[in-house]
Amino acid sequence: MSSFMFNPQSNISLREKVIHDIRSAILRGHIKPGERLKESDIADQMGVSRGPVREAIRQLEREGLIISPPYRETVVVDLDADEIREFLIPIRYHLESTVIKKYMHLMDEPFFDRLQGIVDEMGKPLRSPEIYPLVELDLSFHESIIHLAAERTVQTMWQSISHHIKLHFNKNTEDYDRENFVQDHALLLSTLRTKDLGRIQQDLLAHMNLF
Amino acid sequence: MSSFMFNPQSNISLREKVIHDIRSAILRGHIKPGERLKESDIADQMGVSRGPVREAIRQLEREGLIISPPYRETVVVDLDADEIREFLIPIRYHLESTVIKKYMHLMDEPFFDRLQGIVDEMGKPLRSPEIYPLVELDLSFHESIIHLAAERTVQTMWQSISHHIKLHFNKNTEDYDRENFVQDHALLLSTLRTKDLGRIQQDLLAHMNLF
DNA sequence: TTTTAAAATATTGTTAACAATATTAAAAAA
DNA sequence: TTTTTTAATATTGTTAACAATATTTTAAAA
Repeated sequence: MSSFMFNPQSNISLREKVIHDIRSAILRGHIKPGERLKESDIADQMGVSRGPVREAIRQLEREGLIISPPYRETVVVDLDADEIREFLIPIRYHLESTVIKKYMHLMDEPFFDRLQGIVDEMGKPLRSPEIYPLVELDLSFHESIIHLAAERTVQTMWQSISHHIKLHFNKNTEDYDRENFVQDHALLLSTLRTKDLGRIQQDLLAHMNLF
Repeated sequence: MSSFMFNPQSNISLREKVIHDIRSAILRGHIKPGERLKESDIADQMGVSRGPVREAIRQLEREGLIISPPYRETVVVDLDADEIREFLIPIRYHLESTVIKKYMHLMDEPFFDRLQGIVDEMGKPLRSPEIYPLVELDLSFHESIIHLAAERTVQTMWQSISHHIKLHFNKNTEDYDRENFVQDHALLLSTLRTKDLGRIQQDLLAHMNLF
């Protein structure tokens, strides 16, 4: 008998699906920055009660994706592009770079294969008018690296950052290099394979337009 | 008539008070890492229903202070001290340092007076056996600096980080330099007054044991 | 005695009704 | 007409009952 095992089905609660769907709608731009989120409408559309929706709102609020003052309407945040470039991208670089440095030894062939798989995927939807799937693939590439770290703090940090980055790129499409994004990641992958920290950091800085 | 105006009373909802009280209990160590949070008990003790408590839990979950899997018990996180030192403190330095660099020009006398006020406060409870009030003062000193930045992203980031740092110091008291913490901040303040970025960064690195 | 299965209990998830606050519309006053 | 006040409406906040899941206890089987 093979040693294959199924992963246990994680017990997903309603609120988690609600969180996912609202966040996805925000990141896809279906609900635009500044637009309102009425919890009764969301609940009705989803066919659930307001309870889980409210819990989802609380989590997304803390995530920084929505603003929800007491007794006031809930709106999607309008992130300033400069904030992201000045503060968030550098922190993102710092986090990813630190993970790479510490967990370089965990980068084995299966790991590189996974990254290669994502790069392969990147080629497919290239002619899509939507930028959303590209950004998702992009961030999943980098998330694979982040996942080398077992530290809970790192993952919590990454989640906060990555959602904001996604929102940013999906809004500020001019910041996003659609043309070269496949070969950019292919290049990054090949540099990762060298395990030359200096070169990796250099490529990563360039990749994030930090020079 | 004087131009004095009262600040509007912010409309605090029940859940916000609940969030504050639970978080405070965690940071003070009244509820220890690994300990369970039973929402019905909390609700009963606070004399409210479970609704606001659940919303508070969702927000604290996203904050990384508690872990709450579906249908499973909610527990306080047990942060690994090394994670904080390796990942969080450097990010904290990066954030504060960037804010100082960008908003140095906003540091005026009233600002320095405010910091001096906090340093003065620090002298008072020095003989208290609890470390909690010291950590609060410490972080409020640095928060004053962070508040120079208007960027929402910066504040969101800071909140995530600062709560974790507080939890860390309140737990790992050996990491906390009780003896020199007044003069450490007094020194930092005097260096800030020079507005010499290089020196400030140097002092800040030392202050955070990053050398 | 140990292991397994079933029942009982405890806890979290969800819902729908009710309460409090804010917003809008209408009426009154200037 | 414009401003202010008041009433009506809409929306968020809170609650308590009910449903679903997990844990513990008990009983049965090995």
